[in-house]
Amino acid sequence: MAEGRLQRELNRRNPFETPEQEAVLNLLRTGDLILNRFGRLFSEHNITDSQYNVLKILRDEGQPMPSLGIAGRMVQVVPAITGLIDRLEAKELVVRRRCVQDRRVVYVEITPLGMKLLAELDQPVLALHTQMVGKLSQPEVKQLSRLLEKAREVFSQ
Amino acid sequence: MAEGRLQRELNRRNPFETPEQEAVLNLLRTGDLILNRFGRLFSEHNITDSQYNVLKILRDEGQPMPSLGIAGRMVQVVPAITGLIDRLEAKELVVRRRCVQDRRVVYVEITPLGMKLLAELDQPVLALHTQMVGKLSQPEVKQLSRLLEKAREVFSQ
DNA sequence: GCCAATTAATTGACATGTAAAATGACGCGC
DNA sequence: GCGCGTCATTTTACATGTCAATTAATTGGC
Repeated sequence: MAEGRLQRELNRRNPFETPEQEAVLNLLRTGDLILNRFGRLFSEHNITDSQYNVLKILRDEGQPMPSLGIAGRMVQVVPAITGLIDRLEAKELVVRRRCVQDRRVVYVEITPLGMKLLAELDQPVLALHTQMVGKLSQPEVKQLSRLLEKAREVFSQ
Repeated sequence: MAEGRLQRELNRRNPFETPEQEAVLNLLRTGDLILNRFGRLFSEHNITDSQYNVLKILRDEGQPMPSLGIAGRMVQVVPAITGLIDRLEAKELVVRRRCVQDRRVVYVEITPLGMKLLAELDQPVLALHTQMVGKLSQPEVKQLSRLLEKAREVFSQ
């Protein structure tokens, strides 16, 4: 039996039991490598992936957002948002403001400094996205998206 | 312009800038959802993904392994291994043994209890792998692996 | 209007992941 | 046979992610 690449990469002794397993592990492994790369890029600017995501969401929204609104657009769970915003606030990339109508709500707003940081990152981030799938042709990139979206349908049932 | 699925899922206001970006975000998002599912399965057995991976590696190897050997087969960085093994040892799923020839080396060995836990998980894990790509046909599953492996070539240069 | 259920956010307890530095052992070269 | 660089592992310091429980504020039903 021919040895797959992932098998070799991880020095696995035994071949994968099924093509499904191989695909899933390939997916996780690739995602991990990509996240790692982005992590390195962001750390050069003293932020993390999650922090970048929060800033990006705020810029996309174009106006202050409540914490839960931000959490809703991220993959993660609510409690993590608090500390994330704490650290962004400490770096003066966002500010918190209590809502007057509903004092339970905290609005988070991106600062000019935050916008400046995002602007600096726009080009490198886009370039990295492109590089990460640079070995694939345009049709292959679209095919990859298609397959991933189709696979993800199991989660929406 | 037609709205993509990922865009809708995350309530994004703006479409993706490029197909490359869309593919990368699709990849990360899908990986995250899958990891989440596995996390839930493992937590029912009181272990985590990483802990499961360590046990799996030890069983694959078939004999005690040094810590660095384990770290080498995982995606992660060395320092994390220590705590991971600490917790597995506390649950009596592995034992540590100092090498007599080279006292710098710590061998980690899976216990019968660890093997038993793995055996219990084999079927559910395989089933979950299959389920995660259950929306894809067999050829699509293989195509997905192929695309991911090809994309990952940028990392080996 | 008043109390219970709900909602927004935060906190606390853990498990991980990353980087950088420290510890303890080995082993080669002179 | 000693010292210095290297190696395996651990420690420390931080940022995250998960869950469960708490606080504060609102709202709906009666």
